[in-house]
Amino acid sequence: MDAYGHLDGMLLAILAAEPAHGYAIAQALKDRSGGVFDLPEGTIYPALHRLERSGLLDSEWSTATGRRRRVYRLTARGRRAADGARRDWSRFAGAIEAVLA
Amino acid sequence: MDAYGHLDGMLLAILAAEPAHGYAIAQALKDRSGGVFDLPEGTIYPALHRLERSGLLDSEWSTATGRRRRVYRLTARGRRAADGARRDWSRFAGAIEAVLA
DNA sequence: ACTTGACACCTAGACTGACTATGCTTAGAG
DNA sequence: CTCTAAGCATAGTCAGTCTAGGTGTCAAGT
Repeated sequence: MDAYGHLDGMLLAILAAEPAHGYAIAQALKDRSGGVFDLPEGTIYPALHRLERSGLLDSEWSTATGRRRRVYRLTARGRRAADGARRDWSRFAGAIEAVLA
Repeated sequence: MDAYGHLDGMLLAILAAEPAHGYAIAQALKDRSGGVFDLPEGTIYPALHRLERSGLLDSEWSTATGRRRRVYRLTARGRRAADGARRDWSRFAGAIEAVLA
């Protein structure tokens, strides 16, 4: 099961709760989805970079326990995009369900 | 809004109701989805061909009003796949909603 | 007559996002 | 001292969708 087309929205939603680093985001995605979205790092890191490049996230390094982590947080635009993603999802899911019904 | 990853399931669902030809399927998709899935023919015809090649559909020409139409119907495997697609969707939608919540 | 728009099919190629595979480092457990 | 989990990264592949173009019929309007 892949997250095609909805990954960005989910990343934004997770970061809307609180800032987090990539690995933790991946785990949150897996936990919250009940194991459905157990996405490889090669999926999530590039997505985070893309979101940062497009100004929805920003990040900084934190060397917590001797381990370096890049912690991401939503920008103002990112917060708006997170809301937009929720709306887009509703519309999308409603449409699909209307067809499948 | 594109249907990435869910087009096959929707096509199968539409044909689960009754056999139909490509153009009618495209319209059903648009109507049922409230205009959300107004997909170009270059999307839907190749998808139908793919589903037929993989044995989920079969088809035959019908020359109704002087217009030639290729009418598609579900095979037995296609019917099972349609049910599977519904289950996959539930799982997928549930997972996404759990993350977005 | 002619034009427009809906009906009806088709395909090659570009695009794009997710995935595969791989590589690197540090910390802790056995 | 080896193995697993934590943690980041990127180059390249793949598949599904879309873009853009093509063919032809039929009905209605001008």
